[in-house]
Amino acid sequence: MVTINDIAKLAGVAKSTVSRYLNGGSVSQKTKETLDRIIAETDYVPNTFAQSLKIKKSNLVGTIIPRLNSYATNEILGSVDRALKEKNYQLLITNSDQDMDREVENLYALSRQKVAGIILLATEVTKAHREAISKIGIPVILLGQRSDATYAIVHDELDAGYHIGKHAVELGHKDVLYVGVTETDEAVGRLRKKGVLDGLSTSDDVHVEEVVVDFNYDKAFQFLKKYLKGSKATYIICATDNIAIAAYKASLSLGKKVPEEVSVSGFGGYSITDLISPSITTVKYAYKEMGKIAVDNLLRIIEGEEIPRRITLGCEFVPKESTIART
Amino acid sequence: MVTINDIAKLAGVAKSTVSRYLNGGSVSQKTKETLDRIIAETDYVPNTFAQSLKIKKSNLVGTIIPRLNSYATNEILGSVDRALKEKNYQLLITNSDQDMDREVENLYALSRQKVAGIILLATEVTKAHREAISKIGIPVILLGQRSDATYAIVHDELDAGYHIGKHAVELGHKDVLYVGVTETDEAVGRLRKKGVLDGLSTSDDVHVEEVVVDFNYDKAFQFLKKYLKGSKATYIICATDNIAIAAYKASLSLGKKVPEEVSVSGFGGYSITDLISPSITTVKYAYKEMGKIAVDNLLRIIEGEEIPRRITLGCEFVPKESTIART
DNA sequence: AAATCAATTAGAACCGGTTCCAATAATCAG
DNA sequence: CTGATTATTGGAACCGGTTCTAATTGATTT
Repeated sequence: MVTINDIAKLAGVAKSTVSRYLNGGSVSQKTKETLDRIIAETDYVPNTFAQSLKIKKSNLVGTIIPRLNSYATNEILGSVDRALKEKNYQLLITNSDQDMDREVENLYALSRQKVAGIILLATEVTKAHREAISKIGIPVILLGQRSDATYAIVHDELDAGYHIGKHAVELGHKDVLYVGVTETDEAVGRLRKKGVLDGLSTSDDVHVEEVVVDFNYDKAFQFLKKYLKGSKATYIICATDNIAIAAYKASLSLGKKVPEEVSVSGFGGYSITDLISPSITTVKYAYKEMGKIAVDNLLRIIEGEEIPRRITLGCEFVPKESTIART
Repeated sequence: MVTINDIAKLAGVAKSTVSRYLNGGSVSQKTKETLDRIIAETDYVPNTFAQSLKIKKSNLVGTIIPRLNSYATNEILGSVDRALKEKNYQLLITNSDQDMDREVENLYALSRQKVAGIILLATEVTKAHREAISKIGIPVILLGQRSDATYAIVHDELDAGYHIGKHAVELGHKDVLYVGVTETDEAVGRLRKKGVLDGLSTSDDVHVEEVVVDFNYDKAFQFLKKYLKGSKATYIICATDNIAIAAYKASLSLGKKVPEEVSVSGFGGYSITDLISPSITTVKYAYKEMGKIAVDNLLRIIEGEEIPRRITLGCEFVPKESTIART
C-alpha cells in the first residue's frame, strides 16, 4: 500500500506539501506537475482511516431503516444512495427490524463509526431516541415522522388521508371500515387516520368502524380473514398498500368481490398496486424526492448551513380500479 | 469524546495497559477492576479509525448489489445483515445500478474503505472484475454466479430449470415460449435456460420459441405486449418472477386468460407470486440461506480458514394456479 | 543591490489507538 | 533471605494522514 510518505519521498518534498496539494492548498506549478505524475503512476489513494482520525469525521452517511423488504424503504434508500454517490459519500445501512430499541442502538453504533450524518426512518420517536440524538452530536434527519428532537421531512398525511376519505364519500359509501395501525406511529397511525376521518366527515351519514392491524402482510391478512366475516362495510380504507392487498385477498377468500361488493384502497403508491387486478386505489407519496431532499439537507447541515426544521412533501391521489361507487 | 488517554490518566496507568485490558492481554486483577469501573463511568468506546489505522482492517463488510428494489436482493441483504450483526460487523451497501463498470468501481471503492470482505452480487464476471478482485487483495464471495476468480455460492439453476421444463411437459403443452435474459448472465441467462430446455426435451414433440427480454419489469412488459400477439404458445416459461408477472399482465391486456388459455411460470419465489391471482408457479430459491452462508464463509476466510470454492444451493419447485394442463 | 512582501515549503505536533521491548513488581525455589 | 522466574506495566515507536508555525525562496519595489 503506497502512503503519503512514499509519495513525498518520490517527489522529493515534505508530506505536508503532498497533503496540501491533495487538499487544494498553495503549491507551485512545478511541484504540482511532479505530484500529478507520481500520484498517477502509483495510483495512490489516501487512507480514509488516517484522514478520518484527524478530521474526526468520515465520508459515511448512516441510515436506520425498519426493514429492507419494503417498497417505501427501497425507494427512499435508492434515491439516498444515488444522491450520496454524487457527493462522494458512502451509504451505511443499518436495519432495525422494526424494533425501537434497535433503532436507538443503531444511533449509537453509527456514531461510533463517526458517520457524518444519519438518516432515520423511525416509526416512533421515544425519549430514548431523543436522548441518543442529542448525545451523539451528529446531525440526524428524521424521515416520515415529525419530532422536535431534530430535523424532519414528512409526507402530508392529513392531506393524503383527506383525499381518500373524501373519495369514499363521493362514491356514496355509507359503511366504511378503516383498517389502521397503532397510534404510537404518529404519522401513519394518528395523522393519516385523522385525515381520513376528516375526509369522511364531509358527509354526515357515514358510519365508520375502526380496527388496528400489524404492518406485516401476513398478520394483517390473518386478522382480516376473520374480521371481515362480520363486517358489512362497502369500502375498506387501509392505512398502507400492503394492508390493502391483505384486505383484498381476505375479501376474496370470503367470496366478496373487489370492487363489485367492496371497495378497497391503500396508501403509499407501491408498484404492486398496479400489478394486481383490480389495481388498487392509493395515494402516491414522493419517496424518491424525500430521499434526495434528505441527502441535500443533511449535507447542508454538515456544512454548517441552516435548513428548515420541518419539510412537508405533497402527495398524489391515484384512483384506480379497486374503488367504485356504492351499488 | 473520551479517549484511551483519558482513561489511562483517570486510572493512573499507561495507555498501553488500557489497550491490553481492552484486548484481553495480561492485566492484574486490581487494575482490571479499576478499568472496569472507569470505562463504565465514562462510557468510553475506542475510536474505530484509530484502531483500523493500525490494524489496517475495519469491521465493515461491503456488498455490491445490482439494485435495491429487488426481492432477491432484499432477502439476501436482510439475512446478510442479520448474520453480520451477530458477529459485530457492519454492513456497507453499494449499489451498482446494474452497471458492470460500477460494480468494478465499487470493488475499488470498498477496498479503499478497507472493508474486511466483500459480498458481490454480479450478473457477469468480466476480466475487469477478475482484475479488481485480485488487485484489491480482499476476500470476495460471489453470489449467484460462478467464476474461478473467487469463491462462489450459487443456486442450482440447471435443476430449477429442469423442474419447470418437465412441469410444462407433464401438463401436456406442445407450444412453449421461453422468455429469457441475455446469455452474458451465465446463471440466469445460460444455465437456467439450459435446465429448462433439458426438462422440455423429456418429450420429443415440444416446440420451443425463445426470446430475450430485459430484467426490468416495464421493459419486459412493453416488449411482451407486442410479441405475444403473434405467439401461439400455451405455456410461457419466464426466466424470473418479475418477467412472469409482465407476461401475465401482457397476456391479460391481449385478452388471453391466464391460466385458461395460457400458462405462465417464473423463477425466484418472490412473495408477489402469491399476492396476485392467479398465483404464479415458480421455483423458490434459498435466498436467506445464501446470505447466511455467505457471511459465515466470508468471516471464515477472513480468519484465514479454508472454505470450498463453490457451494451450490438447492431449490424448491412450487406449482401454483398459473399453470394448468393444456386443454 | 538592498529591503520588503508574498508565495511556497519543511518540520513538528497531533489524531487515538496497538504493539514491542525493557523495566519493575510479585512469586517461588533453594 | 537471595537469586531466578514470571506476571504486569510503562514508554516509545508506529499507523498515515492534517495542520500550524517558522523558514526559505522568489518576486517586487525603490
